[in-house]
Amino acid sequence: MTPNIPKATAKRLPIYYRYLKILADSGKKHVSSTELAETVKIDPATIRRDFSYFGALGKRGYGYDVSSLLAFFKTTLSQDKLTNVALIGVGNLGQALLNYNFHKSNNARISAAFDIDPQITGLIRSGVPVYPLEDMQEQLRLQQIKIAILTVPAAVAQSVTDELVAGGIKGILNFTPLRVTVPENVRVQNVDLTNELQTLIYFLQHFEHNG
Amino acid sequence: MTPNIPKATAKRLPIYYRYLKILADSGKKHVSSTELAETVKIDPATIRRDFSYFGALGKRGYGYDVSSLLAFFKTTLSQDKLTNVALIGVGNLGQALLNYNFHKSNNARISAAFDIDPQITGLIRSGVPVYPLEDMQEQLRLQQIKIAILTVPAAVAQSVTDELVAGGIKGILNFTPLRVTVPENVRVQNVDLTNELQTLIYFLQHFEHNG
DNA sequence: GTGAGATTGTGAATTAGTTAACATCTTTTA
DNA sequence: TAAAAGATGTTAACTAATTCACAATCTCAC
Repeated sequence: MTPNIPKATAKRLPIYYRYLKILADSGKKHVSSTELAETVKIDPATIRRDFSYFGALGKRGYGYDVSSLLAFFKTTLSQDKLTNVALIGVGNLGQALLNYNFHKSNNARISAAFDIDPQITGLIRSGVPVYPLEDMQEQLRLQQIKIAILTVPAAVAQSVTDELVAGGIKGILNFTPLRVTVPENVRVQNVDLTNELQTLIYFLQHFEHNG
Repeated sequence: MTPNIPKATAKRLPIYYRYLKILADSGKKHVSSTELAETVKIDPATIRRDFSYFGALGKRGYGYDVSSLLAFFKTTLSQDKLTNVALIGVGNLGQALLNYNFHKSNNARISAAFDIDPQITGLIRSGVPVYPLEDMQEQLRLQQIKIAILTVPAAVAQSVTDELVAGGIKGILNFTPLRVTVPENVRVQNVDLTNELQTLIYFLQHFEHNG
């Protein structure tokens, strides 16, 4: 297993991966940190340092070989195998994520969805079966799903989270505005659209020039 | 105007604001940093430091007065006035954001949407008029909109961004996977769902215990 | 081959962010 | 009124992240 990478670096890996795919598609053979820096908007020294955590991936005077770097990140980001993910709460946002189809640009897919609304449970939405919430723990275990996308109303966020944990979930992509409580070995990644918008507004008001 | 706040602090302000609203609604009169820390999952010392950038907002031995702190953040986050926002690209995700209705928990609303598809331009979707993309610059100026949510296909992300900038946009909430190029005085906040998911998968694989 | 030019990988310096620790002030209770 | 308890604001210590700057190494044109 890879050595302990700084968190900040880990968050940038998917960006590198995506851009390497684009470069590979465009037929580029090699790329320098400076060149990559311009497209991903990250300082070249930071890119070199990030890459160097994984060993010497480049060649002096030449740069990084696109296809081998791509292959490296593919395995590092587990993109060489399919990851199944559950979606909890098929409302506005949930439905949009079902359509969004991560699978296109990402080797992950929503393979099961859950909701309380009996109008939609039992149906297939955007190619994904929708189960009733009561069956959640059972299905999660059965399908061995370890990651859940949480798009339920805030009021039930914590109780559903508790069930997810009981069902063996290890990672939660939390779209609710609440900071849910989980055991230490479960990771929560918060995606809060209202927050992002407010932060943007704040920066515009208070950091007039760049930031 | 407020002094220069660390970026990390600025990103936490919306979280504080949201939780203060919840506390106020539940009738709480005052709150200590320790108590708040538990609900928002941020170290109490960090909370005190964050608040202290804005001056002495609390009282020793008592904590922070919920309603006055709430009022303070309300103005600081420009939540005391309505902010109009444009949505560019009424696809899956765009439509979901229209329904999402920021307005409920946030004094911002999407007041105009834009798309190329003649099937939907001219219509009102989820209460918001959809204009053809050709009219974008004109409408942005007319309605004095400074913030845009970008939910267009990646292929046109940069060209649409250039138009947004030409139309006077100062902040972009970018849902496309591309890192768009903008002038220095324009701020881009990237929200990349695929990234978030990949990062989560990476952390689960490589940081078995918490992180 | 050889030398000019390119570009990495990384110590060292710097900057940013977090946390500990505590003097200081406020509240409360008796 | 005095003393105990509570909780801030902030200095100082620490940890994390970024960036500089350059020796080491490679490429490629001739």
